[in-house]
Amino acid sequence: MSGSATQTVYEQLRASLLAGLYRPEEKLKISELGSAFSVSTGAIREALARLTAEGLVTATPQRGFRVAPVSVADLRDLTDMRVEIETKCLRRAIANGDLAWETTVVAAHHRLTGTPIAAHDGSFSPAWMLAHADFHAALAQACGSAWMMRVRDLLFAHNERYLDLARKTDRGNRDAAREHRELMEAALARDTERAVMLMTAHLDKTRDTIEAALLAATAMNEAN
Amino acid sequence: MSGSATQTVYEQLRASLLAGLYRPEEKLKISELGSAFSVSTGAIREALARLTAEGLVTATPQRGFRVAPVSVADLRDLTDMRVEIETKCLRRAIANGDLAWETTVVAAHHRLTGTPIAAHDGSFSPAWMLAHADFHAALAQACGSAWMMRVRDLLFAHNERYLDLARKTDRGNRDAAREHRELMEAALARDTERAVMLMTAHLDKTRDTIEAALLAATAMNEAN
DNA sequence: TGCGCAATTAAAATATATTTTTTAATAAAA
DNA sequence: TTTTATTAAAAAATATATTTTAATTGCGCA
Repeated sequence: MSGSATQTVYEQLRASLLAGLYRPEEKLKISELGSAFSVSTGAIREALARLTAEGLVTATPQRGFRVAPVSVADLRDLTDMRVEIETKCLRRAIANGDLAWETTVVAAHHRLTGTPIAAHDGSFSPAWMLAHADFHAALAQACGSAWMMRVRDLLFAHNERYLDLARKTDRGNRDAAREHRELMEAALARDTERAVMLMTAHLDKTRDTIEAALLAATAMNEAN
Repeated sequence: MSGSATQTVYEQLRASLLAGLYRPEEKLKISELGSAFSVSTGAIREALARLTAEGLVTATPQRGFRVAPVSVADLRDLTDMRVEIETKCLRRAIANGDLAWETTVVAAHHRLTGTPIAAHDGSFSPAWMLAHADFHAALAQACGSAWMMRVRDLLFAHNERYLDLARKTDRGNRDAAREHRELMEAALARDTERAVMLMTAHLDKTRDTIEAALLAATAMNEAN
């Protein structure tokens, strides 16, 4: 498919990172990854270099690569920024969006609705994560700014890394489906202020849920 | 100096890119760069991979790397985004900034004032570019958000690439020094609205100047 | 028994070599 | 003259080998 090996490694590694397959601050050994993906170390290094620039992994000279750390402080900061950007995108999308935009939003929402949220092990299913990402991207798309989308995508990706952590404590006591539906309805009704309000609430609620999970996990680690 | 060769190459290549040493869309040949820096191709590829993630170069599988293209549309989009982020940073910096912040701003401004703007060949002098970048960074620093600074830095870097293009048509008919001084004064006086206004005007003016230069360059190319 | 130091191991960083793919150049056919 | 094959050159991608650096272990000694 995607011709080059380094490209494939990059994509797969990124997906694994976002899916929380590796723990934060875990060491990413070049040769281990090399044999796991059965490619040369050069390809791995190249993929890790790109992920470093994205902030998903950290590089320390002479000491290799690690999964980027997570923290409550970072999550809060990230969410603040996300609220700023996502609402700005949303405002502009509602102002600019045409029928094609409405159509992709409706389609993405329908797919999201029809995708089971949980995998067998209790985490988010990869299919749902993808549908969820596509839905939010579809909403923002019509903002008409490549840079805004670029920044939005970066922030969204980082948030996905936190999302898995939330699943454990978020046992159905949150009606995410309803939030998404209301968000879509407000956007399609061109009710800008309501849509912005719902988006802000959605992101803040996500942050709170994740934060609770993070603190619980920290407390558990300290108990050991 | 900075331990690893790949790190050095990355930094130098990035600086050259921002200084406009390579033309947009110019091919970046791995082995050429390798011999130029006298390092292995692996180090070059790694540096280029990071720059790709930053958007300063583009990578096409099986076909190598190129300097990222420039366009009027991108410049406008970039500036819009920059106005959003820079003013947001500025507002928060003015609200949060303490004496230490004021001090670094004053220091950065003094250095900027004392640095000759032009190099012998008429382009911006590297020292001025650095002082200029530091001044704007100093202003924003006290915003207290790592993510906001991260995005700001990314956008600023991309703008630097355009800046060189402007120099040719910007023969002293712009009083950048005054703009910077007024900006600093408003910030230190905690006059938020005036500072935001000045920042917006500063960035918009920069865009207009660059845009004129870009269009002139395009017209010249078409004549050939 | 605890501590510092040398020897060993592991892993990262770098260089070189090989393979594969693309680009270009040239020649043959319409 | 234009188009299409064929081939040669260049460059990218990948793999392997070497060097350098950091971490670990075991040993002597206080």
